[in-house]
Amino acid sequence: MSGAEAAPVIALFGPTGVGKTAVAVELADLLRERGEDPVAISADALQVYRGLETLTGAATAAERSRLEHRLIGFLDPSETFSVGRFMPLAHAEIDRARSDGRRPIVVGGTGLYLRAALTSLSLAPPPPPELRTRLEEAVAARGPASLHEELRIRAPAAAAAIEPTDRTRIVRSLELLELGAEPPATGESELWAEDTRLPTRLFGLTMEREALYARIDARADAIVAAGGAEEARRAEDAGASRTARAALGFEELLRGDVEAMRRRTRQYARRQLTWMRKLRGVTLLDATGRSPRDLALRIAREAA
RNA sequence: GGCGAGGUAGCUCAGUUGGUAGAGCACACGACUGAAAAUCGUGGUGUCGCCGGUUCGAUUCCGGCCCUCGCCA
Repeated sequence: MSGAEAAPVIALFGPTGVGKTAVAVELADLLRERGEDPVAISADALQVYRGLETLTGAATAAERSRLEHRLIGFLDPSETFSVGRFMPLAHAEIDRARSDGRRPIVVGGTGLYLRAALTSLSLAPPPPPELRTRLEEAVAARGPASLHEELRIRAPAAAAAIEPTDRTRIVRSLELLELGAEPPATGESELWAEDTRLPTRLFGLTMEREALYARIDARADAIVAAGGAEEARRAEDAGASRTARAALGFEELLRGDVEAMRRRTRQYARRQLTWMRKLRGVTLLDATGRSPRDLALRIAREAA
């Protein structure tokens, strides 16, 4: 459309604890100084939940007063969420920002959601609840290997791409077969394509491992101090969905195990870094010992 | 001090009828299409408490010592 004149979308990816939000907020100040009107659009699978903002480390009220954040805290924890629900919302937010003459800053944590926000993934049909339940019961009763064998007979290519132990993907593939759709096979992924839906400048924040872990540990303590456990308790009592319960620290804080929360957060951060290394067209910035302002200056300069 | 149990990977432990050892977790790396903060794959990272003896060879057998835990003094 008017892509020729519109400034590129800025995307900011990085592991938990690296300080993405702080950088986004500083970046917003810099962009405003030069006459732009930025909005942050979150690409995060858990910060969508209302009432779990502390636990999930969503932008605080103070941060949000300095930079408007979209797709944060809008969903009741009793609802399940998915990339399929996220993608259209993200695209709509990005498009609306642009048509309003605003600069979208996509800030994320969840690798798959970031890709969904920036590209158009051709997603297969959603899971019908009863079918999903039936397949899950089958895995529980017969074991994943047995269903994997069934998948191998019905769709060899799809089975070859999935480990016989990977319950989640076995269920999903069988589900798609039942729906008459093609389950994903190896090598057909558009996940890692370099092209984006709109012109985009992608930045990835990295940090030396030791420093990152120290920040993650401090972050866990801060979340506990700010009432993260109480948030989990309340959501639990109100009937938290399976996807909401997946939040780092949700189960752990319900049983008072902060160390387990720290550990799981570190493991997640590593997976995010693995994802980031594979991301194409990303400009990596080492945030070790650098202030959010410093990083934001660098990004603002490159994302003109 | 006596008796008993035990010292093996970062942690909890298994094991070797004598041929220098392996599980879970942690950790490192990777995969990833409607659960993705999910799910899964690969990798052992080690003076087998210390010193000596027997032996071709000792983490394993023998002796001594040190440490931990328990019971009794």
